[in-house]
Amino acid sequence: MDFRNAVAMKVQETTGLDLETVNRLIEIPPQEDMGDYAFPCFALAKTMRKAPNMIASELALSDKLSADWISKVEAKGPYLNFFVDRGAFAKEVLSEVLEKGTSFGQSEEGSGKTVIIEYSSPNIAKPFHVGHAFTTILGHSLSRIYEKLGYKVVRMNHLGDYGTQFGKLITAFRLWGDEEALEKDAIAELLRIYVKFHEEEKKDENLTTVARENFKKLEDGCEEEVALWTRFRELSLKEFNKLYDRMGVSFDNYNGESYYSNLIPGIIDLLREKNLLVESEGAQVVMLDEKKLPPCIILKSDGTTIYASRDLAAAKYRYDTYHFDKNIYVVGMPQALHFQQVFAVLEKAGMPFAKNCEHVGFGLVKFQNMKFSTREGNIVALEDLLNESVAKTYELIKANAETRNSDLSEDELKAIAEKVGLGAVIYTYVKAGRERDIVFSWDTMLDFEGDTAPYLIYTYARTRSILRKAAEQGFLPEKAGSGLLNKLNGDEEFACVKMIADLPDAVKKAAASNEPFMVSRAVAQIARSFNRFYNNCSILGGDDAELKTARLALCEAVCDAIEAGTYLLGIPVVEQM
RNA sequence: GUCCACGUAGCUCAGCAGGAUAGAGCGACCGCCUCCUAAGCGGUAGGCCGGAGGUUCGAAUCCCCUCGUGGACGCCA
Repeated sequence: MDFRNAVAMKVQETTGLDLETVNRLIEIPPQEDMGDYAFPCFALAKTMRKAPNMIASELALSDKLSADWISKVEAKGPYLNFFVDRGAFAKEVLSEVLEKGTSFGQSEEGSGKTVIIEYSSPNIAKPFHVGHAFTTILGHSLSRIYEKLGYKVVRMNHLGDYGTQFGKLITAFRLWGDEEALEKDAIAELLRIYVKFHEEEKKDENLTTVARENFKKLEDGCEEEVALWTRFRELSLKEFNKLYDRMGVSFDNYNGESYYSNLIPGIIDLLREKNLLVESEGAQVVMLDEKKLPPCIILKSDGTTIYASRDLAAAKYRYDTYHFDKNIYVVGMPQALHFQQVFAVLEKAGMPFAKNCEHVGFGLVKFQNMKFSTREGNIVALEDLLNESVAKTYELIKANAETRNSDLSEDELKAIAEKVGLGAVIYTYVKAGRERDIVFSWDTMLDFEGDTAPYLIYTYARTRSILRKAAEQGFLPEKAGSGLLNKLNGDEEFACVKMIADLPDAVKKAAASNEPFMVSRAVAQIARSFNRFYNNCSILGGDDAELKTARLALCEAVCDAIEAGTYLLGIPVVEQM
């Protein structure tokens, strides 16, 4: 039963307004003592020609509004406030969670639909730094969120594996490459020679020419150049995959820019057929004046392709291959204009899927007290950040294990530290709206108190611990549907149940706005409300055995909800910490 | 110059298809472990919601202007 909708139906019966309107108007009061749902009466003021306050107090008297699941209806100013019966609410909500477990919040709204999510997309031969983590973590989370809603998700890693820099790399490797170093740490070695190339290039212009020639050979499919490129690509991907595995991130497709490059001629032909290509300053462009956008360059004046043409080819390929209902690009905000242009060209070319393409942008990862430059080599590699976080977590749980005399083995401690440490990093990327910049500082990244993943995981672990202890004492959580769940009507219990009940809606909103933080906020609220309850009420301590089992059911539901929620963010939970 | 974001507590951020006394976390200060994990909980302090106008019963939320910050504006991606 959906209590909100049930309230709406009651209001509909009494006022005669249509259900949709009522549903839109119903809101959650800002204060708890004002009730659980509110219907503002302003909308009725005009038709009834009465003051909203009057209408509210009159409606409050109507016996049509009573029901066994409503404990009170009262008028407060222009608002008609509904108080649900706490016991009935707890039983309803918790029963659903206990039945569904971690699949709580799942829905079928995306059933039969395919959504493509392009994310991560690092450049071959370049270090994977904390900025890449943003798209990776966001895309991973969005993938899981859409899957939760029943969509078929295709995860695409649009690798940066094409362009003139590969001519430079091939040239540099032939001159200064170290085979052994390449095998040992490919990205470090490729970065080293790349940096060296730029230094030497300043002194020797001939290098630039050689690099250009080598890129041309690569494009033309010359064996040696292709072999080197393939090797760089594979070795880089191997490194990236280590990180992906560690974070539980996966992809269905690693087609990079090089793959789509081969499809560009088809797109050019298509644009020519439609007479969209015009020459401008030597380049071939599509004019987008009617959309108030600058022209989109398709072919450079030297006749070579550019990223817009690759994205056009990629979009068409994706539609032809997957017939997507939604095609999402998780790419930084600075590229917003680029995607507007690409989508506009698709639309102009009559591609029916143009309107289903969406750019999901995100902010910059900035650095406090730090300069950020690839050339100077002083970037923060994601791996280093993860390691720092895990190391700090390890110290904390080791200290805790000692004070609590826990029997955790060294291996277990390490495994827990890995999960919690990673979770902490991931959470910093999904705790706020994605368009916000993240100001990176070791202090805030490694602060594990308050609104953080360790807080969520800690809440989970502590609750699991209670459930284990209870089982040892012979107490099991009350089952779904049990009337004893009605006993959960205290302030803290009720607040917690309400937060759990909000999770499914948060997941839907997260997908609708492509904002994982809607989920992280909901989970954090569940954890916070539970911690309040935990501090105010003894779960295992009381004499009332029935209340005890009911409260254990709440514990169980909290665990399910937190686990379901953190999973959607890509954050793992642990049984102890 | 044009366009796009953003500007809310000391800091990081919610809230913005208009609605009741603007909320969290961090930091500060004061408390709470003989009791289920103190990575926890409670309390106090802290706000002309960048500024000025307008729309109306009502604006942090919508419109106009303005200031500030960041970003994007054709042959990089």
